[in-house]
Amino acid sequence: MQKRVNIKTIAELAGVSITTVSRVLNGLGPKYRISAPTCKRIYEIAEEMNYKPSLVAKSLRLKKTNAIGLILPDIGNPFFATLAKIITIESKKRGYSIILADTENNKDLEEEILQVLLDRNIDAIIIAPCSNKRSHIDDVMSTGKKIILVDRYFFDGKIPYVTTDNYFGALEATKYILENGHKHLACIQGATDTAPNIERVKGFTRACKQYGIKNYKIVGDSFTVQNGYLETKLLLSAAKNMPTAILCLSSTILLGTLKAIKEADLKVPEDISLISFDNQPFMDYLNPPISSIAQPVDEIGTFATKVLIDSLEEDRKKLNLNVKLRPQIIYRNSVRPIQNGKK
Amino acid sequence: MQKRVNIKTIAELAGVSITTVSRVLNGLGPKYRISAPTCKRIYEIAEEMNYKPSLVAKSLRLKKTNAIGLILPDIGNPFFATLAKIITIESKKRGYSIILADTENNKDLEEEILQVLLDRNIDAIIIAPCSNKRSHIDDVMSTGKKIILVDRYFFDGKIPYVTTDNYFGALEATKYILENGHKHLACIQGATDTAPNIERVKGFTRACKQYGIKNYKIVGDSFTVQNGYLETKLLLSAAKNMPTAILCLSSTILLGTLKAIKEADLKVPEDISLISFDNQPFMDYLNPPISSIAQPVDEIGTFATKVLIDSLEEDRKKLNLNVKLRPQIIYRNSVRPIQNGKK
DNA sequence: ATAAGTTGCTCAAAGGTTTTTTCAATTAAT
DNA sequence: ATTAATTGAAAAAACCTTTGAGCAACTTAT
Repeated sequence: MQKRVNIKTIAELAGVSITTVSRVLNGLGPKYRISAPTCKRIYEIAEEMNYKPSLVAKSLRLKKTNAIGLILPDIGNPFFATLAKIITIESKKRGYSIILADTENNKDLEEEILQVLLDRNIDAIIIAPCSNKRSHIDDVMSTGKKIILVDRYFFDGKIPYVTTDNYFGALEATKYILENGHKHLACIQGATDTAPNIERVKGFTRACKQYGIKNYKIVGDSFTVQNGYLETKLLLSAAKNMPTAILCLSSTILLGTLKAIKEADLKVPEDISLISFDNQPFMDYLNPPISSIAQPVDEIGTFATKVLIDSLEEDRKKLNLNVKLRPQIIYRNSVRPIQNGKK
Repeated sequence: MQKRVNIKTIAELAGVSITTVSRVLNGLGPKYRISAPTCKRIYEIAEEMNYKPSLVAKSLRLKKTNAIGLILPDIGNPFFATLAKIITIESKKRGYSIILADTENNKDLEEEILQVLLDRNIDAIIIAPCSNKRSHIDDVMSTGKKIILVDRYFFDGKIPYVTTDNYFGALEATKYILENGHKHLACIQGATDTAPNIERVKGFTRACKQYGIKNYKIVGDSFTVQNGYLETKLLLSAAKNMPTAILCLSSTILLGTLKAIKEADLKVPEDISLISFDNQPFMDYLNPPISSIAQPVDEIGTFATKVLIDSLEEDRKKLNLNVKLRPQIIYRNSVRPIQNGKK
C-alpha cells in the first residue's frame, strides 16, 4: 500500500514551503502574491503526483467535515429509501457526503447513533426521528449544530422540518371515501407517537365528523406489514360491524391489509374499499389498482437538503422553518360508490 | 455553540498529562501502571464533562476512519435499498459508519464518487459497480485498500465478491417455465454489461437449449420500469410470434411488463406467463401473484460486511473470495401449464 | 551503600492540513 | 541616501489524538 502523497512532498519537490503550496492549491496564489512561475510549478507537480489533500486533516484543521448525518427509522421502507436516494444525490452535488444510519425504529439506538455521528463532527444532521422522545434531539439543537427533520417532526416547530401536509392528505382521502357513500370506516395507523401519524388520524377523524359519521374505528400501532395484517384480521372478524372502507396509513400497512383481505376471500372494492398513504409504483398493478396519497418525497428531500446546506454555507441564515408540502391523491379503482340503502 | 471538551481539558482538571488521560481512557491504565486513584479521577472527570474523543483527530493519528464507503447504482431500487439497510446495520454493530453514495448508474459519477471516498480515507469499500468499466476499481484494489463487490461483480474474480448464483436462478426459473410446456420464450434483460445480467441470460439460454427450444428472444438493456414497458410492447406487437412466457430480469422490469400487458388487455397467466428476478412483498398481491427468483439479499449484505470487517481487523486475512449464494424460487401463480397441442 | 528493579507518570513527536505572524529582499519615494 | 511601501515567501501555531522514549522517585536485593 503506497503512501499517499501529501503537501509536504509537493513543497519539497517544488522547492517552496508548505504554506505556499497550500495557498496556491486553494486558489489563494494571487491574494498572497505568489509569483506566476511558482504557481505553475506547484500546479504541475500536484497534477503529476496526483495529489489530493487528506480530507481528514482538512476536517481537523477546519472543524468542518463536509459530511451530513442521515438518520432514518427504516431504510428498507420504500418511502425512506427514496428519500435517502434524493438526499444523497443532492448532497453530493453540493460537495457533501452522507453518513447513513438506520435506527430500526428503536429510540435507544437512535440516541446512540446520534452520538456517534456527533463524535464524527458531522456538519449537520437530517433525521426522521422514530418517536416523540426528543430530548437527545433538543440537545443537538441547543449546541447550535444544524439539524433538520424530514417526514417525522415535532409539533412545537422549534426544530426545523420539511414534511407532508399529512392532515390535508388524510382529510381529502377520507372525504373521497365518504363522498362515495361509505358510512362505516376504519383507519389503520402506524406509530402512534409520531406527528405524521397523529395528523393523519386527525384528518381522518375530522372528515368523519364533518360528514356526521360516528361509526369509525382507529386501530393499529406500527408502520409494518404485520400490523396491517393483524388489524385487518380483527376488523374483518367483526362480521356484522365490518367497515366498508379502510384507510391504511402506509404502504407497508396496505400490504398486510391486502393479505388479510385475500385470506378472508373478499374482493376490493366490491366487499371492501381501500386507500393508502405512500404511493408506490406497484400499486398500479394490484388487483384492483389501489388509490393512494402520494407524498412529495422528492421535494421533501431536495428542499430539506438545499435549505440545510444553504444555512451551513451562509451562516447568517438561521434555518428556522416549518414546511408542510401538499400530497397528491392518486385515484385508482379501490373505492366503490355505495348506494344509499344498499350496504 | 459551546466548545467540545477535549483531552487537554481533562488532563488539566485531573492534574496529569495528556498522555496519561489518553492511556487511561483507552483502557491502557494497567499496562502503563497508572495508579488506581489517578485512573478513577480521570474516569470521573471524563464522565462528568461528558468527554468524547474527536473521531476526526483519532482518524488522523491512527490512519483509520472506521468508515466504509457504500457505492450503489440506485438506492431507490428495493433490492439495493434492502442491501443498504442490512450493510448499514451490520457495520454499525461492528463499530463502523457507512458513507453512502448513489451513482445513478453513471460510470463517470461512480469514478468521481470513488475518488471522494478515497480522499476521505475510508477504511474499505463495498460497491455494486454500474458497469464493466473497472479500471478505477482495479486501481483501488492495487493500492491495497480493501474492497468487496456485492451483487455486481467481475468474471475474473480478482476482486472479491458476494453475489447471487444468477445462472442457477435463471436456469431453474426457465426450466420451470419449460416444464410447463412453453415453447416460445422471451427474456427481458437489464444492463447488458453487468455480470449478473450476463449470467442470468446464460442460464435462460442454457435451459432453452437443453429443452431443445429455439424459439426464444432476449431483449432489453436496462433494469428499469421503462425498459420493461417498451420491450414488452414490442414483444406483444408481434401478434403471431408472441412469446407465451416472459422472464423479467428485475422487479422494476416486471412492473413495466405488467403495464404493457395491461394496456394490451391480456391476462396473466392465461394469455402470457411471467416470472421475475428479485422477490418483493408486493408480488404476493398482484393479480395473479407473480412467481419470482428471490435473491438472498440479507445473506449477501451480512456476509459481505462480516468478511470485509474481519479482514480489516485481522490483517493477515487476505480477503480473497468469490461467493455465489443460491437464490430461491418463490412459486406463485403466474406460469400456466400449456397442453402439448394447444397454444 | 550501591545496583537493580519497580512505580507512576511526562515529553515530544507524529499525523496532514490551514492560517496568523513574521521577515527578507526589492522597488519606489523623499 | 534614507525611509517607506511592496513583493514573495517562510516559520510556526493550531486542530486533537496516540505513542515511543524517557525519567525521577521509591523499593528491594546484594
